Amino acid sequence: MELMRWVVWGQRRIADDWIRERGLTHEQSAVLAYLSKNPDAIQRDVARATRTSAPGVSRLLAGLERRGLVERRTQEGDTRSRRVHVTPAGSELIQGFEEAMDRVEESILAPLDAEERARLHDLLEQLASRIEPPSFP
Amino acid sequence: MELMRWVVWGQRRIADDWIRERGLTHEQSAVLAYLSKNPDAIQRDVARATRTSAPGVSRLLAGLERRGLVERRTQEGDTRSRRVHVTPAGSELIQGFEEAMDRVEESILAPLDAEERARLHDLLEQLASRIEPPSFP
DNA sequence: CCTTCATAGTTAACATGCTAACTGTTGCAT
DNA sequence: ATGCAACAGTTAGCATGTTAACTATGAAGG
Repeated sequence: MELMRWVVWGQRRIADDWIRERGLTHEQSAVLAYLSKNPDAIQRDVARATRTSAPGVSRLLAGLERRGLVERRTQEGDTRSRRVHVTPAGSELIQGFEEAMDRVEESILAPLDAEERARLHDLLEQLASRIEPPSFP
Repeated sequence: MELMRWVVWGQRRIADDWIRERGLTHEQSAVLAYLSKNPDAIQRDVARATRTSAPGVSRLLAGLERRGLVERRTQEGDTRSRRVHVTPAGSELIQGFEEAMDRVEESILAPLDAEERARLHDLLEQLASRIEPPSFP
């Protein structure tokens, strides 16, 4: 497990290159990317997707909104929830994120050939399948 | 990689049971355990071992010292560094940490037999061996 | 209609990770 | 000896993860 933490830590370090260049953090870029792929998400969806808490999402989005990267609008039907939209500026900033992260992953997995990667994926799948998803109270 | 993050996250969740019962955090318990095994460590050593920054260690140890779990003493020869000692209270509190973490790891790895665990370890080793350790400026 | 519960979001408080800037020492080279 | 680089810690500031407590709205029951 220590090895796994080490690899995850290393991946984070490498991904920093792309992320910090844009004045973002890992969490901000992950949320922006998620919102780009899920345009009509409400904040609760973001919390679920990122496995974080509602207050964390609220604060993070407040920061992104201050920088004009997202907009939050309370919708007609249910004024409890707020739909989050990525602004053009935010969309432009997060452009290429997926591809950059794919390159990071590729650089991490470089020592393994296709067969080994499949084997690793299979083993991790067995472990991950027994991890319970976060229970949202 | 997302699978790996998922598994690491799940391990953290499970370890919470043991750690929170003692009023500690993951970081505090990890540092206490490290100091128990390395009684003459200076703060820089802790930073290296935990792959965190010097300011983070300084602040964390200040908190542990406030609670009487560790003591920091500037030593004779070199007054720049401070040797950190775990107090009896801290030692008592962290008692059984390694075994508890072993049980957590076992619960995570439960789906795999010995051969599969060895294979997973081998694959992760190949990835981890290419991760550069943090460069301490 | 009104009470009650569930949902969505926020604010506050604490611990952490990070960088930048700072203080104090040590050691080496000139 | 002196001056400068390297080293160990600290403080400050920002962003994040977490829990607890709060507001506000919607839904369901009597």
